[in-house]
Amino acid sequence: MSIQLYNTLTRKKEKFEPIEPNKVKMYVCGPTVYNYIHIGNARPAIVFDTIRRYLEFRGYDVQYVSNFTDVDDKLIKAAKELGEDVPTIAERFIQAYFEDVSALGCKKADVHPRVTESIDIIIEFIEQLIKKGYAYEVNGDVYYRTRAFAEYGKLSHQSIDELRAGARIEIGEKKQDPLDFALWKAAKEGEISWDSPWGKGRPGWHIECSAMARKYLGDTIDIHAGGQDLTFPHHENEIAQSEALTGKTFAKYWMHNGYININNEKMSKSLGNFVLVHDIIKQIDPQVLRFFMLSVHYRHPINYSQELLESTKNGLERLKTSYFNLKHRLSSSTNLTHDDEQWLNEIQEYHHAFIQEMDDDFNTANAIAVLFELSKQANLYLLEQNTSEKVIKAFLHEFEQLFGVLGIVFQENVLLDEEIEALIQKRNDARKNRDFALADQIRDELKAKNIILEDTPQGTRWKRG
RNA sequence: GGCGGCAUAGCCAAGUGGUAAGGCAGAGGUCUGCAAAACCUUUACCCCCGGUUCGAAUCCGGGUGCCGCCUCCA
Repeated sequence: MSIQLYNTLTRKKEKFEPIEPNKVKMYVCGPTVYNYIHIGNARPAIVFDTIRRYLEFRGYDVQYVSNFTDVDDKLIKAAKELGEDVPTIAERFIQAYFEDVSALGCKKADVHPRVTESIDIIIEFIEQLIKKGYAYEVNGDVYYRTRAFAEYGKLSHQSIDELRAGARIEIGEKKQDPLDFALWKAAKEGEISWDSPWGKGRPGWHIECSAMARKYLGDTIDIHAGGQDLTFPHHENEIAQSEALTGKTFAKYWMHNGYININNEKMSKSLGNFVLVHDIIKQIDPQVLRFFMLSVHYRHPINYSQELLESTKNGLERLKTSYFNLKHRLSSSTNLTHDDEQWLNEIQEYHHAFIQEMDDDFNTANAIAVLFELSKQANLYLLEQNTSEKVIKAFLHEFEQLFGVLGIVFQENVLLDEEIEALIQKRNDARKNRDFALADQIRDELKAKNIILEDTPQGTRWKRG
């Protein structure tokens, strides 16, 4: 059994074989930090974090690098508007990014390189491209000579001629060809800049990823990932830069996630119809948002709405309840073993089914379906009069492990609140005396405080609503 | 104009040749003092028209509708 993944480069699912056995070098294009991230930015963070977790689960040692674009046109514009300098804004939104994606259950990358800390390697990269004839300088700008790279268009599957037909030609353009793109931009008056052999300026957008990926992961990486819209021109240009320089394959597998739509329209900062993670996680559990994103295959578009989030929340709630019901049952379980084997085997089957689905191009939608089935089995097991500690623990372990791969962690209830326990005791006494009026009153009181009671044959348990 | 994607139940969503996973919502039932949770039952002419095949949601051709990239964008 092996992992199959869809490679944008070949437009096929391929067997995943890393360059070095058991090692995966992964680079994911990160955000431009001029604002809080919106849920569209959150999708690649969540999707590729999950893929990383799964690869680790399957025994790979994953080196995960994700950059910050902390200087570019949008940042310069934002700085002007806010009356602050670029590094201040960048720093603020880098911190906000970490807060947001961490709430969404994403692990930190091994390295989060920043453009402004990589200027030297970028300049060196450009110099070599000029030396090799792939780039040229015009009045302090440096451009990549697209025609010089024979394979240009191989990722987006476009021929140079077709691309040229659609390329924008601006007045006053200094490029030799409309498809050429900037590697280095000369600074305008007052702009943030660095010294270079071509005068003061700053890097173009595409060169940073080529330079940083190479520095931290080497000439050839296993997986290069990002949003679908980065395929062209960003990733196409990265390939042109990197492969022109090294003569080697830049990335073996290219993965792209689909968009998030709102009312069937693409969400983007430029359209102004975006939902910020920063805002939305104040209203909903960030884990619900994560689960929502994973309930659809990563290459397909997702239509976002409050209603869908609500329905996702209910589904996740069901799984969570199942998990905590198992936990609750642990104390009343025994060492009874008469049909343990059967249940343990059952659990193993779901374990393997999960792997099978994830192996198939990280089909999280199907993997989640498996988890719902696992949960149903757990619920059925809990219907038994006597439960075995061994089986309950096996269920719990499986829940923790597989949900962990998806980055979903079920939070423990806050430590037993004495007050709540006392009220529950009082209510149970009332019930014993068949004083149901009092019992219901106590339950209602607790409910008003967002504490929900469940009477089970093994006693009353409670949870926060 | 070039390249690509999507169309499956009220809603969301898997499924790429053998007669439709899963979830949400709804209905009925079991359990419960009543609940909650859970369990059981229940809901699909797979956009349309042709074709290939013993057999198609799945392959081919032709429509229709929606969306994306080709320009900063996850």
